Amino acid sequence: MSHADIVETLGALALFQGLAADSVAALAAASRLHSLQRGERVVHEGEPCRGLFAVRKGGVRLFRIAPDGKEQILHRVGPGRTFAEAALLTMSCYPAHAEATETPTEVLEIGGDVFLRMFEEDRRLARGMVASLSSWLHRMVERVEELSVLSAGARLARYLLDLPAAGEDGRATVELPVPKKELAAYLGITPETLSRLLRKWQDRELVESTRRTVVILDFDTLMTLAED
Amino acid sequence: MSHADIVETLGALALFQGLAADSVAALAAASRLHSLQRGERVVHEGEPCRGLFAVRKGGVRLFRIAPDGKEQILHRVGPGRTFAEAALLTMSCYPAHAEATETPTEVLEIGGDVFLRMFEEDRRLARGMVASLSSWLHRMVERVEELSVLSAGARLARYLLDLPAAGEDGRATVELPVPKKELAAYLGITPETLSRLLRKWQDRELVESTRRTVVILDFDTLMTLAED
DNA sequence: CGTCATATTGATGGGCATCAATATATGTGG
DNA sequence: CCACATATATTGATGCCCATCAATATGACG
Repeated sequence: MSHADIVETLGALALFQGLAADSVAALAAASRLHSLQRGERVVHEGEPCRGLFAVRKGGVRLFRIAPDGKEQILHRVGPGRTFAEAALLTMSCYPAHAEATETPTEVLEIGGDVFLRMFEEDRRLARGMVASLSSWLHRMVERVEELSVLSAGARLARYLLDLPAAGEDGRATVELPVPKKELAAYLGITPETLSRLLRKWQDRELVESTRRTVVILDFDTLMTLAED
Repeated sequence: MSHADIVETLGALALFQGLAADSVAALAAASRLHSLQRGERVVHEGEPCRGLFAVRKGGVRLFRIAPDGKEQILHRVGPGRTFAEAALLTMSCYPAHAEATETPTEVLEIGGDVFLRMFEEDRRLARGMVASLSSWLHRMVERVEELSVLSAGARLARYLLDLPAAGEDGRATVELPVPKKELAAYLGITPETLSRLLRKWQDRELVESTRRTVVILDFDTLMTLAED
């Protein structure tokens, strides 16, 4: 993977919009590419911050582990998105675990020292940071609401409806980006509950579910379910 | 309330640390003080952003209302803290409701136009924004974890242990900042469940609960409960 | 002192987790 | 290419946590 490739990847990130070309080049020079397999860790919670990360390919899930061992997924980060920006600037340690959800996954690690220096010097970067953090904040607010107020079924329905769908005339096919086990963790439910929900909906002819795809048959009813 | 008072209030905010005196004065000139009673709204969800807010006295709760009418409290904002910074910069509308939790509550509204202009000009403000947003993000991440992974009892125990306590030799007295009804909403449980939990713990001689205060008798057991 | 919000307590039920067993994919080496 | 091992997914039985509905008690405040 060439320097030019890295420059291109970085330049496409929302975080670095408006940055001068040589600034991006400087960041690229301070970046390292990690190739990961599903399950490999990017960072561990509590680890000292070395830099921030941008996903190039595959996906990364951010999660925490509760005292009793259960893990809660905070978010899944896809290609073209960054994470750990906030930790780098205001904390000394990463606040959550991060690991690849697919094979292969490619992650760019952007050196914290260069980034921090540039943050001081370039106003554009400050703008990008604010935009990026706001976006994260907004997503977390959504999650708080979902997890506390909505039922398991409503959360699943929302999730399915938010997924990019293919197909027409009332038969939208959505591809699950992760195995169902992991989807359940993201939704804050057990795999069993997820399975039962899909089965129940299939019996009511709202959806058709196979291993990795879900076909939405009855859009309207599903939208009702999404509202609890 | 004098201009000097407003300047002093603004200068003490984390968001404006490091700002030049005349910048703070300019912000103060663009600020208006609202005096509110418990239950009065500061902003409504979906309303166009006019400015950001700083709490001077009392408290404000930020919350959303689910399709079925239930409300989830995102956070309670106390004196010396700001809210709606993120909305102002990156969105056109407020993403949640805000209302006073106490009588009297005093809130400073800082004009969005002046703030935005200053954000462009003053690097210090960008720094403050990033710090502030990071702090919000971190709190929301904590909430996601708590709401999804922890039981009602664990959430309550955590909350009590995090509260500033007075008193010695194994008898820590904590003052509830809000009525129990509201505390329950914040914890994502019903008032009935809250009441039952406290009663059960009182029977086990872990705490003593009165209207607005809780005395923690058995610190260790409570910490165990806080871990589910 | 009466009125209203807040708080407690009880009875009941449902949603979802847990435990356990089986089925179906996925991948590996012979 | 198939048999085996492992991870993922389904399905059932059971139970608990917590919400809901309902009634009463208690405090706050004019």
